[in-house]
Amino acid sequence: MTGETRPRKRDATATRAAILASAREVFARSGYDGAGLREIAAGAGVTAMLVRRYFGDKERLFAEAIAAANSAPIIATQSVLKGEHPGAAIAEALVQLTAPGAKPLDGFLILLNSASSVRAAQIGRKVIESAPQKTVAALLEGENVEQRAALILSLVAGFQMMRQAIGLGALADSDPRVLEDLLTPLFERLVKES
Amino acid sequence: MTGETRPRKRDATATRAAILASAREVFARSGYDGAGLREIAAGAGVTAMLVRRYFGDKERLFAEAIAAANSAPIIATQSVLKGEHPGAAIAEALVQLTAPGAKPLDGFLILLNSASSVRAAQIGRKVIESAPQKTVAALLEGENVEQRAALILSLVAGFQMMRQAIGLGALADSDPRVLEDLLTPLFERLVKES
DNA sequence: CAGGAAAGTCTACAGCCGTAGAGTTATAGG
DNA sequence: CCTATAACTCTACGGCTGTAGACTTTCCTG
Repeated sequence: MTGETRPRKRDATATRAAILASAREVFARSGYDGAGLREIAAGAGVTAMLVRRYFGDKERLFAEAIAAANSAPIIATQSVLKGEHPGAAIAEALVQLTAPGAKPLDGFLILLNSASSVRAAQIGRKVIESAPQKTVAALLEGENVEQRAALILSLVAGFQMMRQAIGLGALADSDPRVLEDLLTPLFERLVKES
Repeated sequence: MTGETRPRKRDATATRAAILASAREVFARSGYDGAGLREIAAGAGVTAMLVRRYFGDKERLFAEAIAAANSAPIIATQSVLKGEHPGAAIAEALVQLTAPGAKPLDGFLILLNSASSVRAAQIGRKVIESAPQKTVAALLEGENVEQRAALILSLVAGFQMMRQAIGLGALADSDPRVLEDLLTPLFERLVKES
């Protein structure tokens, strides 16, 4: 699904990147347990054994996929939090990125869909504590920055799950403006020191 | 794990209830795909074939388990929302029910851990829209009640995922009072008309 | 242009899954 | 006490999973 149809010349780094991209997509859609190595491989136009060859085992691949998936959104979060009205900016970005037809925000979606797998949850906890939470917390001021950062991520993840994974009608079919207006004061409250 | 060790007399309704209880537990822990019929059966001191005999197929069992799991928390939610300070009451209940050692709130946990399974997500959406969201929405006043109800559920689910399923340190190891104080204004804002 | 290393594939193996129907055992009613 | 019926189990199938090592093809270098 990554678009490559021609056989692609033998290029280790490009193949590796293609596998990683496919892994992010499949893990985001099906979760850790639901994703099959053969399916990921097919998405990159490759066999499952090559995946093993590049990433060792499934856990290793998952850890890399989740790390890669989280790097991009974090950069966005960073710039958003530095603005004038961070709460509104987060709300707008979140509503826009989780729009029904939009390409899933794989960063959290991977974690979210993999929470039921014990191994995946452990890996996910380490990744999320070392990257997104830390980054958000660094931009907050006042007391309980870690807890507030964790709650921001909780709201983002919960909203994303209900809107994208579950597809709750009240969130998926509503006017985005309404959702933004409801979310803004919540984020605002968490960003500003309590 | 439901405690029954003796063979239990042949009692169809009791056996059915035992299977359902085991199903809630296993689905909550492992999600739809991760849960095995044999594991659920073993938890009820029974074979997998009997599960099939009582509930038809896995989808049917899942639908019943999720419906049963949601009925209890909804009743609690109802009484909580009728009180004087509903936001604080929800926050307190949520923090208490998701405490690290506590028995999981299987209602949302089942959905949450099963979101990656397409079939489970569809079943889950129907169940959640027909029961919890509807119930919460019915207790709200003002505009956008459906959206606000959905956001309440999103925050509850996200918090639960980050605290119980992922085990984020900032939420799992913090003073419950701090978490309650941070969550209260968020719920308060969603409960009262915007 | 040849050779060797790197890139990629083939076949296979246990182990689990949901499903299926035939077979067995305990319980209740006459 | 005996029997009919409901409750329950046994064995098995096909399909999927992650993993494994041996094999083949392509490309770069000398």
